[in-house]
Amino acid sequence: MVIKQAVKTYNLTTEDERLTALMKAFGHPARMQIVRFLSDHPQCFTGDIVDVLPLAQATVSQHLKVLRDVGLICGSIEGPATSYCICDETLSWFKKKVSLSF
Amino acid sequence: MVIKQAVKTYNLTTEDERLTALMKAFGHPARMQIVRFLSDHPQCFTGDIVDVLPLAQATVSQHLKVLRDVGLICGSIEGPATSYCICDETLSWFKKKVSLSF
DNA sequence: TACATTCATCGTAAAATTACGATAAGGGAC
DNA sequence: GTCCCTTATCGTAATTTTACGATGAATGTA
Repeated sequence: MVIKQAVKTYNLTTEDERLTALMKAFGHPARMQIVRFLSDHPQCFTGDIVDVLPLAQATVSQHLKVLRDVGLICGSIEGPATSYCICDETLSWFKKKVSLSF
Repeated sequence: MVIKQAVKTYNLTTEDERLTALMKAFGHPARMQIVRFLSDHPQCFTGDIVDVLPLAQATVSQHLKVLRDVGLICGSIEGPATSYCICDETLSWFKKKVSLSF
């Protein structure tokens, strides 16, 4: 027997959808640690992040993608490596939204 | 073949663990909407929240439990019903932490 | 007493996330 | 060219989350 779960649409503004997506991105310890590390070590490489996390390279890369997709970080290719940094606009937007929203 | 996934421990302070848990709680549209609704309608009943969400009562109750468990809301039993309100201390802590952390 | 109302919890199916090894893609060095 | 180095992506297993109907517990009412 196959039972399909209904897809739900919620009544959120576009801004609140973005806020929720950012909250979700922050809501995993590995990603929280990545953002913390990036704020202490701007422009660092993926390998540096892998070194400080108890996770395989592939998993870290996956978490980086989540952070990229919500615009919290951006990576730039430098030779064979990729260096990441926090996207200040997104972070400012997030902080402002949190301070005004609740 | 059975492959066990390793349990990971992350290097976060207790405060950052709490922050991450709160982010995760906010990181679902239904729960975001619940918090929004509660900030507009303090002390409202579970039924009122169920009415504005596109979800079954059991599901809403489950989301309320998530918010309760992180201390974002608290419920008080009033006769046969339960009225909920936002926990201001937690919310203040969260906002302060966000504004200072990133 | 019985019955209705409200809501949390249980059991479970579906969906999404997390994690890893393997692989591929794109440079630099030689 | 070949050989490393770095990192993203693929495939997939394990885990967690989400969602719902059913049930139960607590309260109020007739």
